[in-house]
Amino acid sequence: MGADTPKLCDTVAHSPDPTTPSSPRDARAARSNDALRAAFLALIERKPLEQITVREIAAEAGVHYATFFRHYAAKEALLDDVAAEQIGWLVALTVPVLDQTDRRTAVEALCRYVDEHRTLWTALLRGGAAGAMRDELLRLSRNVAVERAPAESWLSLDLAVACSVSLIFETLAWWLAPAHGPVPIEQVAHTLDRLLLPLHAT
Amino acid sequence: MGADTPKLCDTVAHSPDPTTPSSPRDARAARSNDALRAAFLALIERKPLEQITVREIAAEAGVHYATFFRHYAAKEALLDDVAAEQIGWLVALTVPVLDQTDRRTAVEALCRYVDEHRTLWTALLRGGAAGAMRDELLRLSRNVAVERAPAESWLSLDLAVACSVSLIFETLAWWLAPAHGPVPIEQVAHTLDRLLLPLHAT
Amino acid sequence: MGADTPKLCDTVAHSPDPTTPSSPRDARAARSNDALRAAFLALIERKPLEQITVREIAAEAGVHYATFFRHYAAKEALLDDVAAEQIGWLVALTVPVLDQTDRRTAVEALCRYVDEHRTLWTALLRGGAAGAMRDELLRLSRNVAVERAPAESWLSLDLAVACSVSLIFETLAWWLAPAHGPVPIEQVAHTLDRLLLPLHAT
Amino acid sequence: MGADTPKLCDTVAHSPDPTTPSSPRDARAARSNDALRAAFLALIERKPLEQITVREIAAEAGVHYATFFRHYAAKEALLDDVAAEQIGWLVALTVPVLDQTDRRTAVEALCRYVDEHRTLWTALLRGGAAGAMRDELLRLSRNVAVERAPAESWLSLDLAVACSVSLIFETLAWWLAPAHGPVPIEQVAHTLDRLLLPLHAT
DNA sequence: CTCTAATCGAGACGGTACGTCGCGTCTTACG
DNA sequence: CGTAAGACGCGACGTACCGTCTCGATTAGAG
Repeated sequence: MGADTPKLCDTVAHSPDPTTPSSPRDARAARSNDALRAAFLALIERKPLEQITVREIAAEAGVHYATFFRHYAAKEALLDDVAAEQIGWLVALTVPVLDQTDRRTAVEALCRYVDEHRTLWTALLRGGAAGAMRDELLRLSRNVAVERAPAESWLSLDLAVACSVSLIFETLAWWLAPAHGPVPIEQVAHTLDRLLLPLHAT
Repeated sequence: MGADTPKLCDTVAHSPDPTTPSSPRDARAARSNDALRAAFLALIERKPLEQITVREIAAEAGVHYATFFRHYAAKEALLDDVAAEQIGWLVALTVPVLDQTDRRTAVEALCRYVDEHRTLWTALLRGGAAGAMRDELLRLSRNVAVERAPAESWLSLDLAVACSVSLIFETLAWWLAPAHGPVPIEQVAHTLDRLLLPLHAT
Repeated sequence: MGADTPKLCDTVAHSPDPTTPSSPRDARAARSNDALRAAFLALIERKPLEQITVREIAAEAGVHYATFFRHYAAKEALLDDVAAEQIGWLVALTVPVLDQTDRRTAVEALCRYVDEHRTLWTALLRGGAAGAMRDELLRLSRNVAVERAPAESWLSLDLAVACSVSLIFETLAWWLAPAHGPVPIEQVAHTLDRLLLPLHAT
Repeated sequence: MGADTPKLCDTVAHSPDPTTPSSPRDARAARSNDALRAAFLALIERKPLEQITVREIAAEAGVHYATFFRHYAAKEALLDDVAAEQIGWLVALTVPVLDQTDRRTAVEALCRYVDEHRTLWTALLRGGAAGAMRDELLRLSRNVAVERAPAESWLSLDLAVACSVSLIFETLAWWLAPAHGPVPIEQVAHTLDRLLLPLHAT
């Protein structure tokens, strides 16, 4: 995802309150919006993001093509809207992982969070938006990482963040794959913790 | 990248000989082909793959639009053609990394290889084709990994391959970034070796 | 203008009284209506009819878009409403011109009438609605002409009406043009009378 | 037709040779162009210009929608292309009418010309493009009139041109109407000559 | 040193998706 | 009831890029 692509919400401290309905004026608007988001999630499980057309989303949502643009400027914006809050949470949970102290606990919290929204995250990480999600995750993590005082490390900060995000991403994506039997959270957390180990060694 | 996307060369044992001239028929054809490849590499350094149009490539190559299709079925095929050989080599060098024995040596060989084709790999890993390259690298590595007797490990093979490829990919991409001063090969190899450590621990 | 285009009022004997308030129910309605008419007149002086959008009219009138449709089915209907009365009068004054007797007097009356509503007629004849006005004038004139006993003439009635209307229309439009200095009514009447001469010769 | 509308060819002395095919490169292009012109003429006989959509023209021509724009920038441009040459001729024949000498001969020539292209002119003058044609005819006539030394007249030049064009237009349109039996050229010429009489009187 | 066939430039074409605009209808809530 | 506010279905708009396709013109490499 290039520099000129619409970005996911820039704030990690995004209001998690369920009071996001800034303007619940018209019931129809809400219905259309819901339909679009549902349609998008349904499609993203089936094909990569760039192969999904706005027309498909609109058709799947039972909504007129032009109506899509009354809600989102592009399908990337819809992805943002769908994923922004979740991503914000995930990044907030991901950052402490970079710290040495209590990494295991942070990792477990992260896994538990993903598990609680398993369906959505399966769509996001294993569907066609995976690439965009990885990029976005990396971008937000980097933002956060530079703000926090980067602990002295044997690794460049940039590389450390990139590797952390990649390992987390790959592990979660693997976890959410239906190919193997269900893996308990504790095991995933353990695995991830172990994978991240060398990143924080002195 | 989905299942219906054109693939890079499917063989790892792809002939690495410099005798790739599949059709050395006409000198004109060879000239056009070279121009197209050069133009593509020039463009991919500047913008993401999906923003590059066939018309742009042709214009940059000083070649007529339709001529492009006399050489490649799509721009992805051109990417394949440009990257296939390199990718084949890289995978061949990447696979032994999965083995326990002599990982450090393998890692160094890998780094040295990339360093010897620094310009090309910079374009491939940091340009607009990065996503496609990562996917392709992963795919080929997986193919190879399942063929080789997978050493018993505390990690799922799938996850191990995914993490290895990701770490290698991120490290190389970071290495090729112009943001920081030149990093000597030995240091990169050391870093990579250390990052890969937990993947092969008992 | 085709057969399926909204028509100006079909009656020439349209009540010319200033008591057009078809629905003097609500004071607000009247205010909206006035605002719409004024806005329309203001716009038609500036650009052709087909380039004026309902949204523009509503905005210019300081009225909500949907409100427009509570008053008029389309912008053509508004044109009708604005022009119908005037057109009715004009046609009523135009018809006697077709007669041989006392044409000069009729022509003068016609000119005087237009002069008395100079601003409005300038908008109607020289603004973007000119084409529609010409068509409508012709249509109504023809209706009237066939009803009146058509005096025997060397000209086909259809052609005579068309030419009369055209000459009147062109002369008035020229008269109302700001390009040349003010022309006295008598001179215009004289010109028009002379132009119409051959239409009524034996 | 406003000031920002595509104009018909500005030259009256437009090359009347049948060698208009400036670039007969591709036979397909010529075929598409012919189909578009024919489709346009077919449609313009049935409905007003502004009700004809580009999509209709393309469909009628059996040509893809986008192909239309490879030939014309808008449907008005197609009208231009269809009518430009004819209009050029007509104006060239119309201008001498403004002269006093030999007006009758000029009028006859004009009528004969229209008669020779009766089908086309019927479409142009009585179809949906009538308004545009009138405007264009007027515009070109005015251009020509100001260039020629305007004979001293009791009429403003502007008004004289407007009235001449209107009378010619209405007469031709009436002549081409199927409502009445065929009228011989001589009679039309005579009528027109007589109608134009007062315009050139001293 | 031809001559024949591959390759090229030029560009029209059908096709699909894009994003915009204006229309007229509708819902909702207010006064 | 009339209004403001605005979402919605509809459908035309004009654009962009795709990949296919005729056309000659040229030019390389085989005879």
